[in-house]
Amino acid sequence: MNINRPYSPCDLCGVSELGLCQAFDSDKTARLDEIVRRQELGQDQTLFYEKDRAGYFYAITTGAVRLTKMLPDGRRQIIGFLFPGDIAGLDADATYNTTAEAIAPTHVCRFDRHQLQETADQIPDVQRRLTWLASHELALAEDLLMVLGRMSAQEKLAFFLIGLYERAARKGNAGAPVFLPMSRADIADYLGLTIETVSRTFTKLAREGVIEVETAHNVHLKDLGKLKEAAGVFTEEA
Amino acid sequence: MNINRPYSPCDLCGVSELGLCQAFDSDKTARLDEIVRRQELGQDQTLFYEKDRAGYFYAITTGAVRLTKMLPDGRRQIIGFLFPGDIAGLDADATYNTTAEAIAPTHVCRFDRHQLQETADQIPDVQRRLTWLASHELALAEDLLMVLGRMSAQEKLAFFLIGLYERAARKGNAGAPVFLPMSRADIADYLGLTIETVSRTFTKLAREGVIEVETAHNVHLKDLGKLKEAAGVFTEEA
DNA sequence: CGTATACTTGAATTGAGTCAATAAGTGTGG
DNA sequence: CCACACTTATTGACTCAATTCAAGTATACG
Repeated sequence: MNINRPYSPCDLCGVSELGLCQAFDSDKTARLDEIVRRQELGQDQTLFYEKDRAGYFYAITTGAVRLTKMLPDGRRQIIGFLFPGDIAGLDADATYNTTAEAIAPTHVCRFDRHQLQETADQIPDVQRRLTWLASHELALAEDLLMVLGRMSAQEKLAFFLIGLYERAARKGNAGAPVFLPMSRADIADYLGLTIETVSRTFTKLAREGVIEVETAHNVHLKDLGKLKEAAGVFTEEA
Repeated sequence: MNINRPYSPCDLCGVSELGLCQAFDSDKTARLDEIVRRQELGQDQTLFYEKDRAGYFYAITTGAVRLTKMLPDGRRQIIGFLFPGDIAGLDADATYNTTAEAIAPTHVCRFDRHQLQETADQIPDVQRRLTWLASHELALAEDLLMVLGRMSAQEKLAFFLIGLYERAARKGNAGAPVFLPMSRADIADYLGLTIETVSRTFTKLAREGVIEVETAHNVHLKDLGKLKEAAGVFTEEA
């Protein structure tokens, strides 16, 4: 066990049953302690850049991260938002395929890819878990492809809100207002829209009584049925 | 070794250096022979349906496959096209996340997921390869997200043609016309457009001298530079 | 408390979609 | 081998959802 470890050990980590660490039962956790390094990020700090040499995986423990891609002329697409338990860097081969930035104060666990690979070669569960995580991310990306390619602005926003809601519900905050840590610009770049269209669509859904925009970052889903209908009954997400 | 094996053994397979089998050096190939089953598909035959229980991975050896998702009202999004060496089913957890259909006469190698998992538990290279394949698919899906979310019709089609061209070039058919085995409807559903817009955009690119549409399924890329420019110099694809 | 930033709203524009007609392939049977 | 039917692709005219441009208004933070 590493006594220079700056935070709490892995077996006390609040997200250990998620993410990468799910693969370790408690007697294997020591192994993890040896290779993990904690890191803290302020809002808008960058974890890594697209095309940088990919040296690490990062497990988010608190906060939120956005994964983005950019075109040379500045157009941006957000690939996904990561929350505690999620892993950044699963799409990387030699280099990262996206840029990862904190959208709130964030803590991450950093794993050296080579060290993790050595561990994975010895513990099949770990490699298996990596495959599962990548598969899962792939399924989510495919769901978003359908949204971007074939849905209207209203359907896109409904999909987005339901996704955040279901994630919150899985963590036990079912009735509460949905908290949106990201800006309208982030939502727009995630859904392939402009900030103006996002804003108008929020207003439209509110006028129809489907949602209530308490503040720009807190939205009540008043009529989940109608919202799911608006999303084309496309209810899978995670 | 299974003497009832209907086709050539794995070590004679033309795509063994790709796909799943790359993980097996020749003395391990026998292991593969034991669990693989070959399957043949006619045009438009379905390999599996979205939401079916996911029992198998499929490695494409000849032909081409499209992966699709559908909304209840019939809107369709094509997630990707698979060619020899590619694997279908990497995005599946309990159930498949897409439907897989042959767009040409196609041969596949079928792997039972449980059997393959047992093999992978014993041979770390195999599990490692599965992770790599899923990561790679994820990176491709993310590239397509940028295309669907932020590119114009012309940029989308340029991206598509460059992708097919580079794939063909990697197989050694560099100068030849790009062969498009899929219909205009498939291209439209891949790029989030309508067939009319796809058709008009082909015509426009041809008028500008960037491409030459020999037949609907054979296109010469006359000016690869201009085409890449039209695609926003977004040149990665595989 | 003031000022920069983020968000909303309105009016005009436009790129892609829809609807509709024509043309070009593809295959089948006489 | 050709004529017919059917499917697939192209082209044209019009429409519309979302963008762009342009103010305004709210929010947050130093």
